[in-house]
Amino acid sequence: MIIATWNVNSVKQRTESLAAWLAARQPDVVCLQETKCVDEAFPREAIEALGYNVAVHGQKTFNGVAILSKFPFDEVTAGLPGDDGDAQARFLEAVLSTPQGALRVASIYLPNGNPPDTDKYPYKLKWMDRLLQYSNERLKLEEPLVLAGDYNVIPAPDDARNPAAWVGDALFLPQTRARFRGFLHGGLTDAVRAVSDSAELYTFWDYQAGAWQKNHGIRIDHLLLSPQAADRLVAAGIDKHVRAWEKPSDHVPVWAELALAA
DNA sequence: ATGGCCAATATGATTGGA
Repeated sequence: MIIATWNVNSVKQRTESLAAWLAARQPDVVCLQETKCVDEAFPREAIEALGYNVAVHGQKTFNGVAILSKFPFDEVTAGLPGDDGDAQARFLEAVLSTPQGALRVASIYLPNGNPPDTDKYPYKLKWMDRLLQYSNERLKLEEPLVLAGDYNVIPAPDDARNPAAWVGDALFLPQTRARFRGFLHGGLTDAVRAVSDSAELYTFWDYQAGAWQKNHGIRIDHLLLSPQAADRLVAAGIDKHVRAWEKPSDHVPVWAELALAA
């Protein structure tokens, strides 16, 4: 079965591309970020018509996450634990019933954090601390778990075409990368890095300054797998070609194939 | 990556993104 993540940068602007990509990639589960609409405005019918169950956690204008699944939802929970005052729609967790048992999935839109000298950066770091807490709790369950989304983290210099340009950026600061390593130290596996050491594996190219044409990309969208999911990892990849489509998102889909269901 | 964009908003200017 294939599980994917894609920051669509407005699901209303991307509905056509999303349908075309779903038809081609045939994922079983998809985590979406930056849907940028309230739940009532989500193109639910168009997605359901393609054979997916739909769970959404949106808000007006900004943020917004969703999970699409060919498997039924057993549980759906919105919001990352650890701060009841956090109203930003950045986290949605679901438990899915697959033919091989339960699969727990979270769609994650981690805060950008720029500029770092504002309160946006402490919010990002605190959010990462909350996510680590959540991850460590869930890992105790020893079940297949996939935390997929836009982490807004460049894990290592090889994950940027020009790492020098990102020094001092909230996506690449040492404190940011240290927290990302914390997820891995806790027992999660970065699916794409588990199957390839290649440089130039990017998931985001800015709309500005000809970044796509010059391949000035960064790798910031990740699927992190629990040991029980990583043991079943068959393949992983980045659908880079989608960035060349008409009216693209600035992010492309990232996917992993798990030997979990026929 | 910093000459160049894109999306949402009571919209024709501002904010956020990364």
